[in-house]
Amino acid sequence: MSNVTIKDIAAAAGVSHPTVSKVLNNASGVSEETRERIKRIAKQMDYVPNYAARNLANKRNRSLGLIWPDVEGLFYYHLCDTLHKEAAKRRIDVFVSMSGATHALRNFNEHFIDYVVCWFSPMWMPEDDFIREKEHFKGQITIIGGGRTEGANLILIDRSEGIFSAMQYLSTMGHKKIAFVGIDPEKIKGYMKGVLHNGLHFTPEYMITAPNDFYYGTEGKNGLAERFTALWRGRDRPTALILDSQGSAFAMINVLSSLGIRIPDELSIVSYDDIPEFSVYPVRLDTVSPSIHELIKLVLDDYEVFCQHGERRGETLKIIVPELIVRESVRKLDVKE
Amino acid sequence: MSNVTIKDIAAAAGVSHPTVSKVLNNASGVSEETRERIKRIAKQMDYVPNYAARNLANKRNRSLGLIWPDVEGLFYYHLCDTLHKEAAKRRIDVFVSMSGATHALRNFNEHFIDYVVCWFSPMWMPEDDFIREKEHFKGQITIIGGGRTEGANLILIDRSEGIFSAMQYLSTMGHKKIAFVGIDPEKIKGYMKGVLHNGLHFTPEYMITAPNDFYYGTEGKNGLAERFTALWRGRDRPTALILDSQGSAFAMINVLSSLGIRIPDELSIVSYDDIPEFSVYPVRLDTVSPSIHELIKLVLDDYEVFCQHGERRGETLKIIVPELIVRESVRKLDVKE
DNA sequence: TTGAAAGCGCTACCAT
DNA sequence: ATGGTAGCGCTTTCAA
Repeated sequence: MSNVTIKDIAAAAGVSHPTVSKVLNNASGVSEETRERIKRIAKQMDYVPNYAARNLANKRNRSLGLIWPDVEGLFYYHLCDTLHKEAAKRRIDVFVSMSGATHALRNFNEHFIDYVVCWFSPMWMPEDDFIREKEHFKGQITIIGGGRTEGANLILIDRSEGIFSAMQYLSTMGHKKIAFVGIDPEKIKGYMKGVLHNGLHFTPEYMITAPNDFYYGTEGKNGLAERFTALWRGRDRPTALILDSQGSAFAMINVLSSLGIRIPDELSIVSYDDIPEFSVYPVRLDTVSPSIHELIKLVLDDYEVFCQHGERRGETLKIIVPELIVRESVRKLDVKE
Repeated sequence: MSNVTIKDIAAAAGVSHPTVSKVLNNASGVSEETRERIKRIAKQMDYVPNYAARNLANKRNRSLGLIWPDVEGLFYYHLCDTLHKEAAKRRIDVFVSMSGATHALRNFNEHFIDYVVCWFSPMWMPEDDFIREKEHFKGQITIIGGGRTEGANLILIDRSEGIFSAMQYLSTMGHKKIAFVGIDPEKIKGYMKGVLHNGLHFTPEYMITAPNDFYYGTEGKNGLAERFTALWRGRDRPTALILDSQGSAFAMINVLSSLGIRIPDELSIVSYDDIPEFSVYPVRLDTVSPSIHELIKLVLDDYEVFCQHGERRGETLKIIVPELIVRESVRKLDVKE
């Protein structure tokens, strides 16, 4: 059966329902003895709190909503998965919505979720409806990834610096001819900085800026294959490759395998965004990536802060620098090479 | 600003709040004139209903929860994505939980989600806690995939028949030596039925029953590679391959590419579970798969039925037979081959 | 057609 | 330490 209320418990325990409420909320003002008794009875009766009532009476309920970004990819999947697991440890409920930012926020709003996390790129501009929805939302919003809107807390990612550190690493390993596959302007910036800073060889062909859809789109994919093949067959064959995302990584690995290129013997690779798949499939890829655990810890810690202080702050929680993870897709070049 | 209540609207319209309530719920008993006026004012004041209050007073809220299955894989991702999009068209809110069935159900319960969809294999047994949670849940539960529990509606999938139809197709295309990679007993049954029914060649080596973790687990993956390589180098080289899941497909495509096997020239392939990735990566795979759109439509239609009738029914909504999708990974064999 | 009143389950405030 | 009471915003019933 359901529908056990605090009044039922109160009756069973021979106390009043406010007393039960206090016990269930760990509030002070109840003797240790009755406290224990009430707790026992509540458990016995399999009491489940009614969030609607609790909410009507203005209480938080330790819940967090995640707005799934409008990007395909395993990185978010793992982010999401980790968030669920870590949040569970802290007894925070989490819900995911893939309905688009505005719609998702509205849903969360209606269902009493009190903290919302989303992932937006720096290019993101909130639509008017989103702003309107945000006015109604009484909880906290935290944006990861560079997007911003008034009142939201921010977790920024220095992608440029991340790619730059990958370039430094490759340079340290003796690579002078490094190509880049991707489209993110920040990452391109990090790549160029690496080229300049280390005085590396560079030709325009080294920057393969494939269109955004080359992960699934066949045309883009072919364009990628053709461009890379031309580069590989040309005089300026690179010894290393930076892949700016999981999408480019999957696409390129196919291209490389169809060309029969061995990694890292013939070509070294560093990819952006670390996902478990990269550590087994098909070579153990070196990556540079924001740490999912760090990201999640930041969010969850901020959730607690929010629960303590309650009001919106609109501050930058941290600027995360993607970390290099060395595995076995980069080879050290001999001096003479 | 927030916090516009029906009382505010009532005041502004010079009526009582129950009248406003009726209008907002499209209930009868209000003159057309005041109805229009109230609607206008509500919109003007940017009224947002308070679900907590509405819920306390026992009302549904057109929301649906999806329990993410305890399986990695893109198929569920696309299922989930499609569900969001289709549900949005019908103005149903959807939330996803990846916290495990019991925990997820509890969360949905607390947040007044009134219909829950989950995906469980026939082997699934509800834990006691799940049953307990189910008692509390006043909405409808629908299980896809073969799992069952009292009161839940069921959408079954005849995987065996699906694989069998793949076998029929391959047989029609002239294949007599067909191997199988996977572990699902139902699918193995479909495979064996196909072998027997068509009098195909068979040796135990044709059934590569790799352990469940061979998608990500390195050991399993190697085992798979070794077993398949042995088969390929042996006297009984198959001309076609059935892959029983996305996991085996990804793993095998790697193995095949490292062996330099061309598809479909040297080997034809049919895989189970259709996902967009299969249509481009790296060859356009033929698949046999339950239709995501059919699945979603069944669920959403049943949601409406539930909203009409309200009580739990515990019936089987449909037995879905996976459909064959022909692309270009199967070659027609000459008679002499 | 309309509105007054009760009540959903809970928390907060203020007496006791 | 305890409990009576009010009230959160809404729907529902019933009387006017």
